[in-house]
Amino acid sequence: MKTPLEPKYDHKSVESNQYQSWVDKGYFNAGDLSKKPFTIVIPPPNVTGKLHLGHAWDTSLQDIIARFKRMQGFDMLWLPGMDHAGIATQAKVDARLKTQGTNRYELGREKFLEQARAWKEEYAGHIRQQWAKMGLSLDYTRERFTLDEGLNKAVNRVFVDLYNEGLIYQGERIINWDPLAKTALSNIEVIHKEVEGSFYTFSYTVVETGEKIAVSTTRPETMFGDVCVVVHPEDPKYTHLKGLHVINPANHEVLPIIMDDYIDREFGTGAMKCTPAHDPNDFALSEKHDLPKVICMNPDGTMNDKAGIFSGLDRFECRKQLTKRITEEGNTVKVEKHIHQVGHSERTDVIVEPYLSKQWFVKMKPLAQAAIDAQNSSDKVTFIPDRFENIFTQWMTNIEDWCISRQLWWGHRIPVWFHNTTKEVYVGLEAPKDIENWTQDEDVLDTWFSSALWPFSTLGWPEKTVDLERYYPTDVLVTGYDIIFFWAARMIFQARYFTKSVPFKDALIHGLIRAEDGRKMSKSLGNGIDPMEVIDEYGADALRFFLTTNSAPGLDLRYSQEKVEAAWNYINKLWNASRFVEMNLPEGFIQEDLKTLKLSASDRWILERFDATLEKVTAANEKYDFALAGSFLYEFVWDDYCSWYIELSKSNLNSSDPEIVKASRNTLISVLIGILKLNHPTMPFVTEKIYSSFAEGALCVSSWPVAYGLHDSEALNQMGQLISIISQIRMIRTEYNVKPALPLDIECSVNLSDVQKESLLKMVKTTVVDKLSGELMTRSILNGTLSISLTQLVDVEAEKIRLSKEKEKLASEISRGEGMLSNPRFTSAAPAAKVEEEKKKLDEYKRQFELVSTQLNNLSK
RNA sequence: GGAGGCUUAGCUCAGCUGGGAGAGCGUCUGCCUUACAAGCAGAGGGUCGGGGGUUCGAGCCCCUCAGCCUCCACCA
Repeated sequence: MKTPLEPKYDHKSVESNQYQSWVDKGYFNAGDLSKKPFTIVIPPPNVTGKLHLGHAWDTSLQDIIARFKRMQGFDMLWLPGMDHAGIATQAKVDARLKTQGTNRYELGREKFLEQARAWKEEYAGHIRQQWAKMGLSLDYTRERFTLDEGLNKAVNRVFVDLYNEGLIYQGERIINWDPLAKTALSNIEVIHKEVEGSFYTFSYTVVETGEKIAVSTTRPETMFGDVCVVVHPEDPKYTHLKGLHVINPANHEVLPIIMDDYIDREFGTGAMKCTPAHDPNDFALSEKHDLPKVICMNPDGTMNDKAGIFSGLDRFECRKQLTKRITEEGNTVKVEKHIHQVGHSERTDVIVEPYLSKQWFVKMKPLAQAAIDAQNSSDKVTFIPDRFENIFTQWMTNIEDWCISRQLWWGHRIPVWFHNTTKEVYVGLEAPKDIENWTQDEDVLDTWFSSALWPFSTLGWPEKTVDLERYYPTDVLVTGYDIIFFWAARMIFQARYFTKSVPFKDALIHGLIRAEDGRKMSKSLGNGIDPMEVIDEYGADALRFFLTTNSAPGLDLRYSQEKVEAAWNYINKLWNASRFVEMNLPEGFIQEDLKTLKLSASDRWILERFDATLEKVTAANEKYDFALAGSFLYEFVWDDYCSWYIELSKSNLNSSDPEIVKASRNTLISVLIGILKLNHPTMPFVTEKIYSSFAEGALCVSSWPVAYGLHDSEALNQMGQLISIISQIRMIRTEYNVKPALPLDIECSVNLSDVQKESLLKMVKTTVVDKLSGELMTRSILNGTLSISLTQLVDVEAEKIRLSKEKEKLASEISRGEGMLSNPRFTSAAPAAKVEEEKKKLDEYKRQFELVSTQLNNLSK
């Protein structure tokens, strides 16, 4: 059912009611086995809140690819889903429980998980609504959630296999501890921030000799966990202390002095306190020297009973009070300001405590090495832009073991059971038979452990499903550079290990979206932009066009309301052009094959221009360079189609020859439909809407355009000529302030067709005459000249000045050209075509120079 | 301490393998021309961060300096 276009472009009315109909008709569902598959899995958003502009950008890019590939005839699968986001979601649910006056411990694990699942349902609903607003062509029949049963099977399978291969182990190590969330974190969940702290130097008394040595620390509270003082074995300051002891000024305990060349003699005092349970380096030293590991803090960041009277105090309060006491006892040498990097929890932003704890780890070296090696084979992930491959490789090369256990409830439970009496460890896909004798590990896995399996777990792995067979490996992953480490890299090594292939062939990496002030959008700065508000004001089409055509690959994008408005204006232009076409098609108009029609030069010209645009846009899309594709389209639609072709078509549409009218109408609509198709991936709503007023069926499942293939250079020439004349006349009118309404006569050195003459009359009120009289002003056009009688204009003096300037300019062009062409090194080294081009240009400049000179002479007589 | 990115028109940014600098917005001028005044037609505006080099030719390649930004990293 064709519906006429409203007189004004109203994005709200255009975008309402469209999405559900696409979904209901199943246009986005994959499964046409007659076509070649193309697969994208969505980076699953966290079920913690609203989608932000970064999501809007990321998903717009994917939707462009999906819609483009679908129109190109692929069996397009774009698989949607969401991530349970363990620590982030748990924090949100905890916060909600707090407002309800309860907490997770009161509820217990099962009740808490019910709450979390309810939370997930609620937010999943919000997210789907936002996807709908964005117009994303997702196949909801295959939607997945990282905690789905199927995905849980994949997670367990991976854990068990890696464990059996010795690639997962449990160990007591220094990990990053989040004292607020009370869980371990992996290295990349720690954000290092520069913090101004203090560098404390305390005086330690040597027990045997009574002398004092100075030892520095940034974290005095950990002194309750100190087990020794370490110095360099060849440091002359300390060699005599070998085998002696010092008194810890914090708790007055006697500590041995240890020698190790790990110590940097130049740093600080050259003597270091060693706290194995609270520092990874110290831990390594303690292993080497077989020292005890004393934990002096509780999991919540308060001091434990090792801290004596400070027991129960928060670690930072303890630091304050302890240093005060040491100073009172006369054992503080100095306290200096010290700027250093301090780890903060990515989620809770509290300072992370290096903490000795028993956790599960993935042994990374073998997995990482395999992934790196595979990048040298033909079966590799192609990063776009390619510099991101180096970032990936570098990270994989320096990678440490991955701490995967989290002391949370919301997540995949670790498939490990400990025997209640024998303490035997059981790791398996299923719980042990005599379950009453076993206790399952309390912890859950890092969220990214399940996300890492996303491209294949969502398609049914480890089962050999039809979907897995058909749609895996996926074709392209679209994500920001900020999560290459968190996610992309991990998918790559897990896919390598478990599926023996890449998880995706291409990795299209984009940047971050910044606020209008150039800073990162963040809640604390309050400079975030809600995509839904932008959509409300300008529409999803405008937002999508803005997001995908305003940045260079891999670089950040600054939000700009001005540019969203510019995008809206472009859509408005398209809308109005469509209305023009609609108004000029008679009731019951039926499109005919252009090849059978009497096409005018301008018809042929726009078809040629369309072909060129189609080729460029298709190529740019294939390379995922949507900014380039967008600018080609913008130029074609605004300049070629609207400014030139529609204007020129006005005389054809009024022609007395019905064949010309028919050809013009058919060209208008044919090219417009082509334009709608080329724009559809970027702005699906408005193009679908306009299409529906001209054609039956849905644009989103129509086919990508095919070139008209006229190859009519004659039409290009003729139109080039006409455009050049019109432009010159417009310039002359502006220069001499000749009213647009005032008719002009011109003489032209090249023959113009009647149609071209008509167009001149119509567009610039200019008549072509055989012979003008009086003094003439001559301007150069494409392959000739045009002349206007100066008496029609006003200012002869102004024309002399203009001509003199013109002459100077031409002279300098001529000398440039001659200089270049007389240089034998240029003529021999440059490509022949380039040399030829320069020769032609030089000849043309010379011809024009003669013309201008003569004219100037005539005027000066 | 490593690695990467950026520096181009008043502002925000493009510029693909080196072959005479572009867009949007803003500014100025003239137009209500029956698709669009959220528009049309023109105009002005840049020694492409500085310096060196390679080349017949550099915004683009190499070196160097400066400024800004980001990521990675266990110096007490």
